[in-house]
Amino acid sequence: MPSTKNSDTVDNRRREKYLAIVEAALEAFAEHGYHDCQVSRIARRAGVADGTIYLYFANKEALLVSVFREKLGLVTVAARALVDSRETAWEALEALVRYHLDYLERHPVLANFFQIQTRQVSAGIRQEIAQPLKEYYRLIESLVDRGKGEGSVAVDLDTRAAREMIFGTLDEAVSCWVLSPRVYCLTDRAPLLWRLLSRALAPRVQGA
Amino acid sequence: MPSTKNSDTVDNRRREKYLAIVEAALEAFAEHGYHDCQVSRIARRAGVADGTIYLYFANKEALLVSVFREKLGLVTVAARALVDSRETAWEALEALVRYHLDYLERHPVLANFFQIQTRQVSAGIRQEIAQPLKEYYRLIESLVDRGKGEGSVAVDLDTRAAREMIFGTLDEAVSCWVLSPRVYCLTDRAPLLWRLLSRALAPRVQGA
Amino acid sequence: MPSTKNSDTVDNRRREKYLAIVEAALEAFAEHGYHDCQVSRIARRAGVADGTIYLYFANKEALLVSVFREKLGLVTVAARALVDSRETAWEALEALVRYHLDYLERHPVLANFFQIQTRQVSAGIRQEIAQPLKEYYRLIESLVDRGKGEGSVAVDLDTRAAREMIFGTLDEAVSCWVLSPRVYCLTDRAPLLWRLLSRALAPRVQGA
Amino acid sequence: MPSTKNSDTVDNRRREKYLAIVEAALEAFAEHGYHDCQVSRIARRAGVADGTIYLYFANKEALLVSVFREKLGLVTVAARALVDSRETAWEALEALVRYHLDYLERHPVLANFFQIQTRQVSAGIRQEIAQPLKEYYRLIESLVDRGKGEGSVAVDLDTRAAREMIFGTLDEAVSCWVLSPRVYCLTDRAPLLWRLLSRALAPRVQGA
DNA sequence: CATGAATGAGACTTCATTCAT
DNA sequence: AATGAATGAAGTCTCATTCAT
Repeated sequence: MPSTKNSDTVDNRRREKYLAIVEAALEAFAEHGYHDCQVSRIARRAGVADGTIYLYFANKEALLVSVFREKLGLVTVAARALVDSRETAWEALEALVRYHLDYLERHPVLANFFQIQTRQVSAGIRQEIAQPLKEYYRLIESLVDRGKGEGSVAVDLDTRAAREMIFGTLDEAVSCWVLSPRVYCLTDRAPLLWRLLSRALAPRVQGA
Repeated sequence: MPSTKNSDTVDNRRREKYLAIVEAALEAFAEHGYHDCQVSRIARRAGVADGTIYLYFANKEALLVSVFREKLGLVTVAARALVDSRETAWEALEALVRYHLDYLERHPVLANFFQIQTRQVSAGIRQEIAQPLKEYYRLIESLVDRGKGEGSVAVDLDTRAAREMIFGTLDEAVSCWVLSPRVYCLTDRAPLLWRLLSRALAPRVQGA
Repeated sequence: MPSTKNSDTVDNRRREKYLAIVEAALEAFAEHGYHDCQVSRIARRAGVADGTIYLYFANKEALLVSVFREKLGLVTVAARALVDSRETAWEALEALVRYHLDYLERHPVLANFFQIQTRQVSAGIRQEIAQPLKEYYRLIESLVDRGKGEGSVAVDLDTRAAREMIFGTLDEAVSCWVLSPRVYCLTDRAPLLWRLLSRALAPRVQGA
Repeated sequence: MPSTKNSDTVDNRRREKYLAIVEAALEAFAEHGYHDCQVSRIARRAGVADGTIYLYFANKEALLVSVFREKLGLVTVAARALVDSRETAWEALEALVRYHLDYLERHPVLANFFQIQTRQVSAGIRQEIAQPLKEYYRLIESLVDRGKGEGSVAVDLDTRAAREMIFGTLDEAVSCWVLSPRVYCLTDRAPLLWRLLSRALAPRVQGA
């Protein structure tokens, strides 16, 4: 199948360049901020011409959305793998909380991108960005539901509210860290936060 | 002291125009988005000339910050009054959660401004915006601490983590509502969310 | 009436700057060609900032249309005055033919603009440009009709066809001159062309 | 002579592709306008790669010139054949006028191309386009001269002026038709126009 | 010969900000 | 103090053209 191989090669090359641009954009956005980062800067960093960007993305906003989707996609996949590696939903939830904080602390560029740059776009694009986020939302909600089934989460809690609490708490913790001088360790906060979240979720003991 | 009276009049007039601009900016930002809202549009809506804006604000970003400070200031003051009207920190916390959601649902323009427009500025300005927010943070943290003293909040919880959870949860709930088609009632979610938050904060019964 | 005078002054100033831009655009278009003439070049020539152009014209094409309308407007007005100064339609027609060629020879920049630049725009704009041209068309047709009434133009000729002949002949003559090295005198051609046109229009003598 | 045959085949193939591109360009130019028609669109319509265009034409403008030359060449050849099929120059002229209008009405794409697109290029290219047009000019002028010899055209008329009148009139008539909503029939105008042109050209009867 | 992905110069236009009135 | 006409820097995106395959 030479033609197939050929086509694969082309596709691979295309994918490679696509990813190079995504990577360059992520770094450039995080470094200068979405609005203060010219497309030509991204192009230079990616080692391509300005016009090449537009062979892969409709416009600058679409590029931002792609970066978001690609990067959050990786996080979601990793999170799912992590979740699958745990016996119980409860353990998985705890692991997820730690992973969320740990991952973003280890990838400060990504943390900056998620917490700051991503919110700089027009309302219309915000909607589009919300789409891939829903995957992550679903993952959390499925864990909450599984926890209910396994008896580790109180059944009379609203699943969506629980997700809003879990994600909102993590997001706020990361945002504060990103906007702070970042002198403290974000991962260290995982137990403190999990302490609160677990208490909120766990069923009250016996006659309580 | 005619001069003083005169000066007061001047100050009042100045304050009035200042507030007119702030109000116009809030509405214009919410309507078009920060970046798609020209200064001249704000000026027209406020009934002043473009240049007049710059007699009251250093630049467009400073105007945004002022809107944020003014509006959040009102919320904080109201929240503080609300808090003072309750006997216990616990009741105050519950009231605050309800108030936060209720207020923003009743002021959708403000909700949009807080959740969307406010995040569209460069990282540097985000820092400045964080400043008035700290007042609100402190209010929450003081309630948590008071709750600990009153025995309604578990003493072994990290106060800052608790604040991150409370504020993060509310913020996420409002954000989801703002970005959604807003077909559901935000205030209705208050009991569901308070249920979770209260469980997280309350001390475990007896030997738990 | 100080306010009126004031307002007049403002309007006059505006009109002056408007005309300065129109003049600069005419020359710049003629010199470099519509597509090879940057807006900034026009601005510099008019002694204003780039952005100022856009306070007076919606965009570059609208500017071209305005130049066309202004300049053709002058020609039409002058032509009308010329026509009114003649006793008969026949004399007026002859004068018009001479004036058309003479005027454009004396204003080569305008000739270039009319014959070359004006046709470089998109079809949509071509339609808009055709509008002011219709005034000139009407002037010619009214003369033909008057000539019929006065007995100097054969009544059985189609007025519109006559106009197409008269204008088409002049336009072609000017176009050839503009595109040529312009070594010959355009005005000299007036009698030769009028000879033909007049024969076409005049009623056949007696029993012919 | 296999090599010759081979070479012919190659030449034929080359000519075929050349013509395919010319045809595609004509249609694409007429459909979108010269400036709004990308080379890649022509390539796609011709079924070749973008780069292939440049194996046949130096650049986009050269392609336009080629389309003009090819298409006008056909018209000129047909016009010449038409002329040769008539007994007298007078009949030939009348036939030419009718043919000019009739042909362009039957080929609206070509009419649009000749009257609109062709004029959208820079002055330099306009000169080049004028070249093949001269063939057509010469044809008209030769007919006028022949008419003089045959006694059907007044000998004291300027031949070039006569050509400017004939071509200018036809060109204007076609231009008006192309720019109009084209609700009327162009061929119908032939007799009206010929009526005028013939009167201009014919010698005055007897003692007139 | 043919391809088409990549190039990169360059143009229009916007809009926050200024300053003469 | 207020005005608003003018400024001009700067950025996204297009598209004719090239050249490695």
